[in-house]
Amino acid sequence: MARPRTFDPDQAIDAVMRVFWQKGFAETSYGDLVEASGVSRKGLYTTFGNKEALFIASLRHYRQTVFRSILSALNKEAITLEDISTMLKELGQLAVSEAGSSGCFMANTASDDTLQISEVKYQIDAHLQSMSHSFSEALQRAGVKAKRAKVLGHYLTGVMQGLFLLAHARAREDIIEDYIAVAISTL
Amino acid sequence: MARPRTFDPDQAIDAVMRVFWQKGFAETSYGDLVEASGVSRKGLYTTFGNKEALFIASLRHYRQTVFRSILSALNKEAITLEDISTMLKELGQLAVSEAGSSGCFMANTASDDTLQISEVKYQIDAHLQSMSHSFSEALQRAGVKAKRAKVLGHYLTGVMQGLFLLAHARAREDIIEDYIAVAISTL
DNA sequence: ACCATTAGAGAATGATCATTCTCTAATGAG
DNA sequence: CTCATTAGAGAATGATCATTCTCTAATGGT
Repeated sequence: MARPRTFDPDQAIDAVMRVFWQKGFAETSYGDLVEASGVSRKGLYTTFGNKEALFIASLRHYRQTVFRSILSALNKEAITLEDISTMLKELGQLAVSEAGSSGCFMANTASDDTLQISEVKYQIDAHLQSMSHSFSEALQRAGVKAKRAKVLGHYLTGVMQGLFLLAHARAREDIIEDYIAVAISTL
Repeated sequence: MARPRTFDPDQAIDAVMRVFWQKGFAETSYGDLVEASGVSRKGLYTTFGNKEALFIASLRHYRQTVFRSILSALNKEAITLEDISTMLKELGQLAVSEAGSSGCFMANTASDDTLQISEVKYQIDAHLQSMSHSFSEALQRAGVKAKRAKVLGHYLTGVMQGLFLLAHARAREDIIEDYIAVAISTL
């Protein structure tokens, strides 16, 4: 009965997310989002709402797609400590590569002023907890006792934040490599 | 021969730094800086320059005052691994306290868009290197062999970034405490 | 005491931006 | 085929902000 939209909302939010991830909330203009998504201003407003709503939708989308994939290595049923070390080593390699230079969208946001938006704060908290939980579960399946697994899960969650920050800051490779090497030796 | 300024530049830049530290570059307006420092717009412009110049001066000031004081525990001539552990434990406590909620100005800036300003990038690099160096020197004085001290210095530099990020994100206390406890156990 | 010089207060300027509005173009139920 | 409805393109609006400008007020060397 009415003209149908000509864009795919999921594809649009993916494009929007990449801009926010790369440039941050404050440095991104609504015009940037219109341009990057190829969707009209009106289309974005009626489908998602204002800039803040788009940002929150982007955080959700990031967790469900990009970060889920980053942690997918932890999902293996028969996982070993060796597997977890390998995963961290690979993330370290990603961090020093060009592809890692935007860091992690959640980590970037965590040291941002948008934290004052309560929904953003909620997403960050949920993200940290779910990451801790994923590590802890994997460690238990790898044979670590529950209590120790929880502590190590918290530790690895912090290690990831440090890694992402160093990646985003484009820290010297030797710093990042030594950092990951020692972090792994704790396991 | 001319009217003298009625403010102390050092005190002014200290006030300016605190605003940038708390709110970040993009979220801080020049008006905020005028208000916080109590210095006139003209006074800030003629003494320090534009917003970008004020930001860079703030980074420098932070490193020379706040961060120098944070690392001062490493300066002791007869230092032990125990001392270094204690320092990290204390920083962990600071991180979970209200006082730690703005995180570290350098770490906040490292996951920020102002990194694209070359002088900002330079300050961050210099900061990471000098932190690594301070840790490495202290570890050597504590009896760690040079090569291992350098690796651990890089590691602790990354650990600090993770800590500051968790602090700024107001992560749950147990995450931060476990994180620091495990990080220390590596020493 | 005078005046060249610089400070202070805040108005003016010009830019950017989020959000809304207008006008035109499709769509498909009837 | 018609028209109520919603999409798209982009102009209009109103706000915020960095930076500059203007006008007044101190200062201190002469």
